[in-house]
Amino acid sequence: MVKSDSFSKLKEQEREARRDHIIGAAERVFSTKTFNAVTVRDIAKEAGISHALIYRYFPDQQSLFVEACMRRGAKIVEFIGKLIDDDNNIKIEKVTYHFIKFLADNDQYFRMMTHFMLDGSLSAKMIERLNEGERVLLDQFDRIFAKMSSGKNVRMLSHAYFAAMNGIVITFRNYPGRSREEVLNHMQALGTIISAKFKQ
Amino acid sequence: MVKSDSFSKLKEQEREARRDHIIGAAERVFSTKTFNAVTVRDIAKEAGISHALIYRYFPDQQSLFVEACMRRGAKIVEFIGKLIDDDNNIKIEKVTYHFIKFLADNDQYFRMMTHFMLDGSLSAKMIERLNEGERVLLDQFDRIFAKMSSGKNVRMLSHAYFAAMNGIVITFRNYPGRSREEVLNHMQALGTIISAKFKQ
DNA sequence: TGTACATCAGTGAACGCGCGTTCACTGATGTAC
DNA sequence: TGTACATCAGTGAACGCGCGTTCACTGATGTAC
Repeated sequence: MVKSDSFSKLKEQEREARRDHIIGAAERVFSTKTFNAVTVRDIAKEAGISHALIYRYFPDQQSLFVEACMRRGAKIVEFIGKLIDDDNNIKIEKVTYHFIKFLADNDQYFRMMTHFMLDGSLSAKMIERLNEGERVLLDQFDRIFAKMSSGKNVRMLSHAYFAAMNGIVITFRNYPGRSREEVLNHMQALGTIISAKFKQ
Repeated sequence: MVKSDSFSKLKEQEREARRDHIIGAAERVFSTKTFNAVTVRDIAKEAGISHALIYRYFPDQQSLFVEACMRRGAKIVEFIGKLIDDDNNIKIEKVTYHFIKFLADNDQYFRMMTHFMLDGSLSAKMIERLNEGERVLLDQFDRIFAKMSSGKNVRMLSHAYFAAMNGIVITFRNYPGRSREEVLNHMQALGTIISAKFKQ
């Protein structure tokens, strides 16, 4: 009984590891292609498996895509969380700088997120999952604004700030005729303007 | 000679009118479906023509899509331009309110624009066309910031403001569990916060 | 230890579909003489 | 006015492709006796 339990638990872990492996492959593929250009076959190839196998781990394509998006999202929350943990007197400019840098460096996550934000065909369950992810990120921003503005509606400030950051990266990531570095600099300059305004 | 000239000009006009008719149909279809779900056949059906005919007026699907996007873009520029013309002492809150309202009411334009912003597969010529459209919109915002902030880098303010507005609409248009009206109210509340910050 | 059976990860081939695009054709209208 | 021809908007059918997903199957491993 005990033996068979731990055995089946081990098997469950192995299955989970394989699932993770597929999600990792998906993340890598998304970093090289537009969201709509990514196919189940691409991901299977990257993972080194038959594309049929993916359907033994995920009910359909959409579930896998959302999963991959969530995993990147968890990373950004962790990253911002640590940033605030490490510096008790952190300035909003610093958070802005790192947030924009993270989004620019993880362009695939950003594109996935935006795609889901715009896509009306997402199942209610998936939308709820993504929104839960958004909420924990907003919680991190709340920590900053709670320190800065006393008593004000902190959550609304987080919403406005988050929206502004998203807008900067979306609007200017395809600035034509500029190098990757120039684009990033421009985004950072806009980030500085916005954070200065959020400071007063 | 003169006769044949005016005749061929007339024919050219007719052709242009038919082209317009197709673009109009495209706009209508985009207002009912996600960008990626729109097909050439959908648009042809809406326009009441065979889908093969579309290729007599546009070299390919992408050109038609960009054209439809541009046309909506021109409308928003005209709208904002008039707003500023009509009120010599216009406040940024008022512009913000109408801009957000316009974007929310013309959701299809917004989704198209965002799609193109994120899409890497667009031809250089098309990117340039879209960017020219963006520039004339930014020119309108410049008019406001030129009055408000003396001597500052007006264009950068327009960029930051434009990005923030885009971000608000993108980030919260799919707020789950909220009605269309509630979503719009939330966007307007965030718009108010942002414009207040741009005022000082 | 050996044997018959169950389980399940994994696969290649195929299905069915809808897409963008092209093609061969029609039919109306204008032109030349 | 009549006739032969050119032009061109418009069409239905078809092509070719790649996609998500399913299916029948294999082969390795574990289990029962």
